[in-house]
Amino acid sequence: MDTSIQKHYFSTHLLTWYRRHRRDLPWRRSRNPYYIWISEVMLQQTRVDTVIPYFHRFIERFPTMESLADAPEEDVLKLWEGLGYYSRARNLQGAIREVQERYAGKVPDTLEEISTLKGVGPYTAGAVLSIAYNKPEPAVDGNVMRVLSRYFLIEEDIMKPKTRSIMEKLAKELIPEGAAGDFNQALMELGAMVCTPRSPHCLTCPVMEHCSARDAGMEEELPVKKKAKPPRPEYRIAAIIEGSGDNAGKVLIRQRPQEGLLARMWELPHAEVPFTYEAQEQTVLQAIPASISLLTDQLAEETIGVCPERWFMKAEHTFSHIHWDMQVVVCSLEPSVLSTSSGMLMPSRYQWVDSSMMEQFAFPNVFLKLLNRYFQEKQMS
DNA sequence: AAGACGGGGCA
DNA sequence: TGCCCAGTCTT
Repeated sequence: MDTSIQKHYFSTHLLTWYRRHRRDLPWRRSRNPYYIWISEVMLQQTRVDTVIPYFHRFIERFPTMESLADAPEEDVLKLWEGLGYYSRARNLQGAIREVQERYAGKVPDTLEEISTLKGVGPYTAGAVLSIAYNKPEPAVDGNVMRVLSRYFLIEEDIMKPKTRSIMEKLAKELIPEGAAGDFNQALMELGAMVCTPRSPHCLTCPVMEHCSARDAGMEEELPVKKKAKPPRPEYRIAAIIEGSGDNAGKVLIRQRPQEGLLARMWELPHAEVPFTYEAQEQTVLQAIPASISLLTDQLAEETIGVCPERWFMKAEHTFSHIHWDMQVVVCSLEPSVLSTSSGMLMPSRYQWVDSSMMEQFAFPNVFLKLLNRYFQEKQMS
C-alpha cells in the first residue's frame, strides 16, 4: 500500500463521514473561541456525556470572558464540582484573566501565544486553534492516538512523549486544505464512536478499507500502552461533627489547603491513619478506636474538642494515584468546649453547614455523597 | 522520565 | 469488582 494514497484516502473519507455523522454537541453550535476553549478543557480526561450539563451551567453563569474573569474563584470551583482535576478550573480562569489583560479580550490565534496560557498544552492549543480559527494545527488526544496507531499500525508506546510527537507530525500532514477544524473533530469523533478502545466497530468504519491494523488483525492489540501503576492505599478516619445550640442540625466542614490534592475544596474533617500497606481489613476495623483518638487529637489542636458517638459508614474513593479507604464516624462536640466555641476560637477554615448551605461550598465527590447521604438519613428519622 | 492530579463507565 | 480512560504541570 502506497502510504501517500493511504493518507489521502483517510483524510477525504474521514472528513466526508464526519460531515454526515457528527453529533450535535452544545459546543459545536458555536464558533466562539471562548466556548470552544471551555469545552476542550472540560473534555480533558472527561467523557462527553459527563461534560454536557457542566458546559451548559458554566456558560449560563459565565457567558463572557469578562464575567469569568471577574468571578470569585469559589464560584468557578462550585461550577466545576464533581468534574475533577480542579486545577483545570483555576488555570482556565487565570488564563482568561490573562487574555483580558494581555490580549485585549481576544483569545490568541497563534500557537506561540495561546501556548503560553495556563492549562493550555499541545492538545488544547491545537483544538482551539483548529476548531475556533480553522488553523491547520494538530490536536492529538487519546482518541487520535488510538485511531492513528491502528490505521497506520504504529506499535510505539503511546505514553512516550516521542510517540506523541510522531503522532502530531502525522496528524498535521493529514489535515485537508481549509478543513482543519472539521478534520480534527472527525479524528476524535471516530475514536469516540467507532474506533473505540475495546472491540472497535470496524464494520461501520469509514476508513476500514485501508486500515493497516485491520489488515493485520491487530486492531484489538493497538494502541500499545504501558500500564499505569496501581494507586497506593491510604487509610483515613473522617468525622461528621454534629452541632448543638445555635448550630443544631448542622455539621462541621473545613476547607483544604491552597495547594495539592483537591486544593481549596471543602471536606469533612479527617486524618490519615498510618497503617502499613500490609494492613488487613480486620486490623483496620479493630483499629478504629485508635484511629478516632488520632483524629480527635488533631482536632483538639485546632481547639475543636469532639466525642465519638457512632460509626456511620465506610467510604472508598479512588483517585488516579491514591485509593482512600475511609471510616466515617459521627461525633458530638465536647460540652466543655461548647461554651468557648462560639466563633472566636474556631479557625476560619472551619464552617457549620446544613443541607441548604451545601450549594455555597465546593466539595469533591467523595464528601458530597457522604454529606448528602447523612442529611438525607437525618431527614428520614 | 516519572509523579501529581478526579472521576466515571464497562465487562 | 477489576480494568480502562489520559492532558497538563511539576519535579
